[in-house]
Amino acid sequence: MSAETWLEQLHDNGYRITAARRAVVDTVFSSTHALTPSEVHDAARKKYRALGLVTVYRTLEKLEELHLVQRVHQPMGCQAFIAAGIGHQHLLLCQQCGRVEFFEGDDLDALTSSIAKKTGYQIKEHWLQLFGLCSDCK
Amino acid sequence: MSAETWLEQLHDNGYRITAARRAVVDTVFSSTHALTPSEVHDAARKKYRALGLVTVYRTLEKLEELHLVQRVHQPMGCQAFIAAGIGHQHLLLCQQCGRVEFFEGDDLDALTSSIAKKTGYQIKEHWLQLFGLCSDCK
DNA sequence: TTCTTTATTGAAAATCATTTTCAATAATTA
DNA sequence: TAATTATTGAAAATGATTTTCAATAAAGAA
Ligand SMILES: [Mn+2]
Ligand SMILES: [Mn+2]
Ligand SMILES: [Zn+2]
Ligand SMILES: [Zn+2]
Repeated sequence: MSAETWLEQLHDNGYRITAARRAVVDTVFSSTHALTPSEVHDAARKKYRALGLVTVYRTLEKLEELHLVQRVHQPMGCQAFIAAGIGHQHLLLCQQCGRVEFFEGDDLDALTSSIAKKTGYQIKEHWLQLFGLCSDCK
Repeated sequence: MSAETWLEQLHDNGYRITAARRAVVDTVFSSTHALTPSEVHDAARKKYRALGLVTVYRTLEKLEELHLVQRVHQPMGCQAFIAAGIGHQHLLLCQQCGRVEFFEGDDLDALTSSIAKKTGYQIKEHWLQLFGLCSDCK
């Protein structure tokens, strides 16, 4: 899979291929880091100087819609708060009404050591979050 | 654990107990939904009309620092993007340099059905994300 | 209790991120 | 090539968050 594939996919979905989109696609396609719209803008402007930030937002929107990019959540990123769980717990959210529950008892040790071995990372923590419908909403 | 405990903890850490903080604490402590600063403001103003939105931000900041509240990430919340993984994959992020890897092979079926039974939720999807240090950074 | 000190407050202003509007431009296809 | 229409970037509008500041109120000392 190459950056060209992304452009083809855009085209196949009725979107035009432009210099601006090329620059954004090339940038995001090959990045090994999660990039904010502003970071994409800075990087992509090296390839296409006239690129506007608005176009970056609009192109990311389309790439997300086509499932070519995905969002990366980082610790300080979302502004929504709930009373913290006690000890090691994770969240379960209702996709309909927003109700939040905590659960515990996950065991990811086998998984994390296998991933650590495969990737060479030293794994420090994990996030696990479940989504579904609560008893009222389902 | 009660809302009073949170106020005591604030006090024990050198913060003063005020009507504004009481209102925010009472609101967040007892919520079953994740609340944005603005939602906290709306709700808490029913208890303390003069409450300013700025104070909500400042109080949440302190509650987070004391680990009394935690952030809740929701699908559209974070603006940072990366080329999507193919099929069912999850992310591993380097806390030092931001490098992102994908991994697969997690099996959470046993866990999710156990949680479904315990909570009455119908579980539709899960997020799993690992954090650590990449081979260069560790 | 009263006094003193100093953290905390809310309003307003400033900043930063995101979205909308719009006329000019460029990609598509007939 | 010409006509159509999606796309563009600039600028303006909106929305969220942070900073500044003078007034106030909590806490501890007297
Ligand atoms: Mn866990
Ligand atoms: Mn999985
Ligand atoms: Zn997030
Ligand atoms: Zn690293």
